Amino acid sequence: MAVTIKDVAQLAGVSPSTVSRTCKDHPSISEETKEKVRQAMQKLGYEPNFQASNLASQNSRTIGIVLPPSARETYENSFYLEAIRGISSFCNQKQYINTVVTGNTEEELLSVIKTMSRSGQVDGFIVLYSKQDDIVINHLYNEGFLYVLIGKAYQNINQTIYIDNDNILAAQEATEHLIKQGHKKIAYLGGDNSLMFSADRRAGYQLALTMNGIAINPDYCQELPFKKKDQIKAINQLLSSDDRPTAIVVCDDILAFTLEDICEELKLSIPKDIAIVSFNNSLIAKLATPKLTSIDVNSYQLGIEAASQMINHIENPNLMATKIIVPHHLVVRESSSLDR
Amino acid sequence: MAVTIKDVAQLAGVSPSTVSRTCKDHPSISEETKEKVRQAMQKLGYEPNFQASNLASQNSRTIGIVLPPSARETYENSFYLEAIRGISSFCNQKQYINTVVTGNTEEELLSVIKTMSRSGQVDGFIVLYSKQDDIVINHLYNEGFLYVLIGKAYQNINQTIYIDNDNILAAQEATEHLIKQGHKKIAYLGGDNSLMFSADRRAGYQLALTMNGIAINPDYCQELPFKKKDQIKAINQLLSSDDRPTAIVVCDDILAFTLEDICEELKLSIPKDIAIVSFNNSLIAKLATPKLTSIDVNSYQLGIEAASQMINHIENPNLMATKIIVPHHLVVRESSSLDR
DNA sequence: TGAAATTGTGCAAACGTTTGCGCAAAAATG
DNA sequence: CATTTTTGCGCAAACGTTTGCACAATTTCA
Repeated sequence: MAVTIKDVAQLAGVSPSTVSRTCKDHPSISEETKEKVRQAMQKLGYEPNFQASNLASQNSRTIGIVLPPSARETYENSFYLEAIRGISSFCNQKQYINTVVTGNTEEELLSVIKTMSRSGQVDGFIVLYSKQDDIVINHLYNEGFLYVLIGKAYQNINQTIYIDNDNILAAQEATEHLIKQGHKKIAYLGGDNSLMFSADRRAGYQLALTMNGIAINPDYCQELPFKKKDQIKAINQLLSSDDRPTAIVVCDDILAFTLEDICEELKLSIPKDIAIVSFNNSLIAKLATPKLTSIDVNSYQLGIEAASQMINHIENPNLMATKIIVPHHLVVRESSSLDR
Repeated sequence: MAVTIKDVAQLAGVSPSTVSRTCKDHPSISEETKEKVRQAMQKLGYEPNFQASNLASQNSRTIGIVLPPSARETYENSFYLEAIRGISSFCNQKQYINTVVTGNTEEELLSVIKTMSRSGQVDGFIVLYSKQDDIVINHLYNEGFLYVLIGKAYQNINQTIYIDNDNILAAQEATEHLIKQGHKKIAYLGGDNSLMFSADRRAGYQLALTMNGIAINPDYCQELPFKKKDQIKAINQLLSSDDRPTAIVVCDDILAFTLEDICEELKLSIPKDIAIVSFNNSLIAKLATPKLTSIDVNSYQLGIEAASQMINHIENPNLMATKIIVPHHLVVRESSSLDR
């Protein structure tokens, strides 16, 4: 049997409560006694029992991490693992634990989340996506259960805690980067616009055009379908049109990679005929030929900040909802720049 | 305050113990009573308190997931997220939770693992890698703490539980696939051989050659350095030698991708001049040009099986150590086959 | 029909903490 | 020096389960 608070108390010649208070550095224990207790703890290799401590203080010191319900493809994006690593790393430091929640459908997720919250398995959830009309997010909101979004909230914006990049600004910068290279015919390829990041990036793209006096061409602004085949078809169509764009902002490296492939097939040279800027700065951006200019969104730090906010709100329940903006930066590579 | 076992007991007109036993479907409670209790639980939306239950039954229903201590690049491999998803999914079903442990160095990992095990935060660890002389694995072994390896154990093989692919067989099949295409000059590019999977794949490669009467050329069998620059140098050297191989087995898709790049630079056509087979069947294999023939190792299922074994051993502590071999399969694509 | 075995349920003591409250002893105050 | 205040610590009751044991009620058996 592991060493308990009583063993320490006995060795130090104090009561269990004193030991407990020493652990939390409670001010009403004299430094002298604390030292005595600490030595006893050290000697016995004492570590407070997590379950007992949680039961007594009515919390779980556990954070749920919700992956988007989705097909396998999505997860190839290294964004998720990096965010998880960030969260874990912060949790490890703060003596919290975290648990990944995953499911194929929203319903599956929801049911796991319901039992987790009811049984007190977690103190809150970090949701690794933000999407309109998502039943999971809606449920958490309606129940008043603590959650943090990675991505921008789409409703109840002032009441929800979220960590995000400034995707509008990022896309704006990406677009302006292309404009500076002399491009005027710039397209945007996005994914499902009910996902907040995709919608925001589109908005930033449009903003940049407007601010630079470039008219928005609706044909240039595409919400690509989910299936890869249909994506390829749509891209092919865009690139074969008479009024072909000379530069494209793409919402994701993986998609940009596919785009590069199509360009090659169509004998369009990158960046000469088509310049590309994309998002995430994942390994794929570095491996692609030509290498992709990409906006790094600091997914690891998104995770860190999310965990930090979460723990902050767990420990101070009446804190107001905060929004955190994590910086991004443009990494210029071959796909957008002739002079490099 | 959430609904407790006492509330249910009161509503059902029984004692708390009866409710508890009903939850576990204890045989000594009559079906009649159970039904009554179940209705009460239903009505109140009761969910047993996780912390209290764990404290009373002296476990944590929590599994630690240990990521390899490493630089960022490693994690781009979708293997890890898939394994985590597998573990999570199984845990979610079984009402277990899981917590990711990550750190930049072995020491950092070790310290987190030590406090986690001492404080009873976890019942066991699933280690997502297997490496020789790893201080984390050694610590777990020496302390007699429950752990499951994903990858082959390198020592105390009969006392450790591990989940693995048959990497020897897989590499053998990969190599034989190349031999069947008429190749005789086949090279192997591996990573750090202290990582079990890399060593095994090399062994399988050599076995296939031997069994097919092909002499092993030491120059063909390379353990590539960690830094990308050095990797490129080594590969360039291999491909520029007078006695250039005509086919290569590569231990990882990412590395194979780099290899493709170098081939293109050297104007070597794939698969005509160089055929390639690699491992993991990640998105990158499908996106590469030409698409990579790759061995799918079923990382999601590796996770599932690991979690399953873990829970099995938590609940039956005197079970013997099992080894689980998860099937792989060769996915043939353009990089190895002219006739497709 | 009475004793023994079986069945179904409840009592109460754990599990290892946290924390409000009480109470000595020490320090400060007049 | 008596009184009040402060300081430092311990007592004991929670927290919500699980589970060994006791025991009444029922069934089985001789």
